[in-house]
Formats: sequence, C-alpha cells, structure tokens
Amino acid sequence: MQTQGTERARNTLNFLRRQITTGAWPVGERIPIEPELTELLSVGRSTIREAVRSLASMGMLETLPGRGTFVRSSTPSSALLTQFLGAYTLEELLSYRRALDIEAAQQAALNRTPDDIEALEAAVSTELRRRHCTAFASEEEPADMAGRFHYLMFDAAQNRLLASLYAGITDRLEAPEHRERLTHGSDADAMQEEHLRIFDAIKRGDFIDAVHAMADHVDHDLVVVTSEDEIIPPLRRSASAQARIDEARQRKGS
Amino acid sequence: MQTQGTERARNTLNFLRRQITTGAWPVGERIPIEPELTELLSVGRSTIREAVRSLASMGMLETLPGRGTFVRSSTPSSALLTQFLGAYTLEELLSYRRALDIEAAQQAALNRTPDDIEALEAAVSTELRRRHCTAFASEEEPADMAGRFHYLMFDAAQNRLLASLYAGITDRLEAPEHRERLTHGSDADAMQEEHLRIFDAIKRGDFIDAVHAMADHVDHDLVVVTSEDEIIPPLRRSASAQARIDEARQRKGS
DNA sequence: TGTTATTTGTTCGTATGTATG
DNA sequence: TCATACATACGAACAAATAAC
Repeated sequence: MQTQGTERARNTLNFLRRQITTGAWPVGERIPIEPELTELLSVGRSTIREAVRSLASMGMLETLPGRGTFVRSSTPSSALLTQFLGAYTLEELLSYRRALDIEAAQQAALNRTPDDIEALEAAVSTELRRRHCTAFASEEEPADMAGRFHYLMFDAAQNRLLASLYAGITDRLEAPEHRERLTHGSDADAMQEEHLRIFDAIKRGDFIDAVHAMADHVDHDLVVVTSEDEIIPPLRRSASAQARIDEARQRKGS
Repeated sequence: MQTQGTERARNTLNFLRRQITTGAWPVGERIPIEPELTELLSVGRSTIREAVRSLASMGMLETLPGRGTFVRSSTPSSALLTQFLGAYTLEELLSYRRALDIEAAQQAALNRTPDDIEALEAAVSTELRRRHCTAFASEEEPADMAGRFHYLMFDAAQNRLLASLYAGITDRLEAPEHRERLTHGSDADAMQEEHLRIFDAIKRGDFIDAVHAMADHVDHDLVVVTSEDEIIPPLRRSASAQARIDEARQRKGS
C-alpha cells in the first residue's frame, strides 16, 4: 500500500530529523545511544542505524566509533551542496559564482555596518601594503587575501544563504579537476584596484556602482584556461564587461 | 587510525556512488541485488543496506519493496536542495532568486537559439492574447504563465545548474509559510510589459539591456507582504530600481 | 602501561511482507 | 492458489575504537 518503501524506517528518520530541527537535540550534543533509541522507537537496531546513516550523509549527524553520535548541523549541510555542484561544468559554476558575487555586492552596499566597512578596508589595505612591502610577502598567498575580501563582503551582505552557497562553490572550484583549468585574469595590482573600487561603492552605499564594479571584477578574477597560453574569458564575451556597459549607456543616451 | 568513523561502509558508499555518477549503472536501471553486492564488495548485507539508504535519502536511488533498487538520478536530487533552502528567511530566498534571474537573463541573451526566441515569443504573446480576449481567461493562471516565461528563459540560458537551482527555489517559495507572505507587485499589464522588454533584449542579444530589464522586473514580480495593505519592496530599497539606475547613469556621465 | 566499560561497526540467521508468474 | 524471488526488518553475537581509571 505504501508508495514509500518502508514504514518504520521512514518514521524513524523523520523522528530523528524532527528532534534535530526543533532543537530538542541541540547542535554539538550527543544523541541517545543505539540501544536506547531501539527501545524508544520500538524498532530494531539496524533500522536505527540506517536512519542515522542517512542523516550523517546529509551532514546533520556525525558518528564517532566508540564515542557516540553527535548533532553537527540543524540543516542539511553545504557539503551536500558541494556534492550537488559536482555534476556541473566549470563554465556553469563560474556563471553561478558570478551571480552570487554580484548580488552580494549589491546587498553589501545596502546592508553594511560600520564594522563591515572597517573589516573590508583592512582587507583592501593589507593587499596594498603587501604590494609595497616585501616583508609581508611570505605571510599569505595572494589568492587567500582575494578570497578574504569576497568573504567579508558576503558577511556585510547579511545574507546567510548567499554566504553558504558561496562557500559551497569556492569549495567546489578548488577541486583538482577545476583548479588546474583556472587562473587569475589580472595581476595583483589590477585586482587590488578592482577591490578598491568595489569597496568604495559599498562604503558609500551606492549599490549601482557596487554591482557594476563587481560585474567587471568577476570576469577578471577567475578565468578558464583552455590551452597553454590561450585564455578565454568566462561568459563567452569580449574581455571588458565595463567597456560594453559604457557602450550600452551611450547607446541608451543617444 | 582512520579519522573517519568507518572504513567498509565508506568504501561501499563511494563505490555505489561512483557506479551511478559514472553511468556504469544508468538512470532507470535496477542495481544488483543485495546478495550480489555482498559478494562483489565482500561486506555484509547491513553495510550494503546502509549505503543504499544513504543514497536513497539523497534521491539517487529508490528501493521498491519486492522489486529491487533502481537508479533515479545521477546526482543528489534537488529535493535535497529544497530542504537546504528551508532554513532561510523569505528575504534571503528572494535575494537569491534575484541573483539567479538576472544571471539567467544575461546568459539567455548570449546563448539563445532561434528556437528559444520562438518559444519565448509564444509565451509573451500568449500573455498578450489573454489580456485582450476573455476566451483564454479560464485556461491558465496568470502566475503559471509568468512562471513559464522565466523557465523558458533559463532554458535559453543553457545552464543546467542555474535551471535546477531556480527550480529548487520556486519549489521552496511555494511552501505555505512563504506563499501567503508573497504577492505580485504589478498587475498583469505591467508584468507583461516587463516580460516584453526582457524578451526584446534577449532576442537582440543585448545582455546589458536584458540584465537591466530583469533587475527592474524581479523587484516588481514578487514582493513581501508585511501586513494587510502595507507592501514593502524586497531588498530594502525604494520602489523603482530603474529610476535609480538612470539616476546613477546621469551621475556617472556628469 | 594496562584493564575495563561504553559505544559503534559488522556480520549473520531468521522471519515477514510484497510483487510476479 | 501456490511457488518463487526479493526486499524489509529484527536481534544476537562478535569486532574495533574510545575513554576513564
């Protein structure tokens, strides 16, 4: 009669999930041990274990042999999202990343707090110092610093969803099969200029400028390498998005 | 030694997942029965069952009692994505939807085929006819037609990732707790005008116009209802995005 | 260092329900 | 109706990992 395969297994899984999402079992806490759950739910230990395994594969639970099973997240984890992203091409991923970055820039310009501005300014000026003082050269990779600027911007956007999706996609882009096809489209100087321009717009609360500056930046930030020296920009368009934006403005104005 | 809890269970799950993602077990096919897998992998039946259960909860496998276990999807299902989105507020979801819609409009303008143009034109003109001929009035909900335009646009964008993410979020927005807080910000006339403008830009391949038209449209398309009559636009900004875009253009030009 | 208790990992035998012919 | 094949489900038994003493 059941279109679903199992009855007890489903109920068991739903019970466990409800305990977690409702906070009855808080994040970090250990859940009851398997024999206790078998008695509590009147199902066999195998059934319990299958339900636990399902939630563990979604990142909500983590089982440590010999110690117990712990609540790790009240929602399916973004690790799952990373896996979901695994099925798509690099070009599709970059287009998606572009969408997130631009929206985050807009939201950051609208929602940033004084603290956000301070943090972003620090990140940008660290890039500056690094370029002019070799003493800082060995402390951190440039890629990490560029990444930090983006993360701080997502913080300022005050949108947890955008932030976790962005984390998911940067995870995915660091996979070996993608990483070796990616390179930065600008040198450190140009990238820092672009970050500065984005930061300035966010600081002023000018979401229009923030969007345009970011739209320009993302096309330089990461580009796909097709062969040794040939580099094509993402989104199958000519190199400078800004040039075409300006061109469109003129066309509009005429 | 393993920081991971289990060894055999993990290997089993990875093996099954690889069989599915590589296409060794195509979608729709039945996978080997449990005793066969037991012998093939030299693990117990329970271990097999737990791995199968994990993949089933991700939507990649489906077990039908008495018939076998079948491959349902080569990637984790978007149902899981919908569940992931469940943890976020309506405002966060709308911001995300906005990002996807705008990127899709841009990609559609760049990648659309003659077939896409034809399909979009048919969708827009159906809206037109509907407004001027009451004979069509009862056939379809206006909301469905508006949705169709967006789906066709994601088709034209030729980006499977954007399309499935969009499907996930529209699923989520139709959940009862969100649906009752949403309404359309324009009447049918205005919405159709906006669709027409987006379509025109996509047809011409003008991705700048497509982006701007869509940026304007998404802020009218779905808005959050806070109380009986009070309607605040999403993204906490004043009503017309286009007005401010034009304003920014003038400021730039001066 | 070693011993013991706790908890999960894994296997296996058996019983039950369901679809197919 | 019956037989077969298959999946679900239970519970006992032992193995392995961990923590506390």
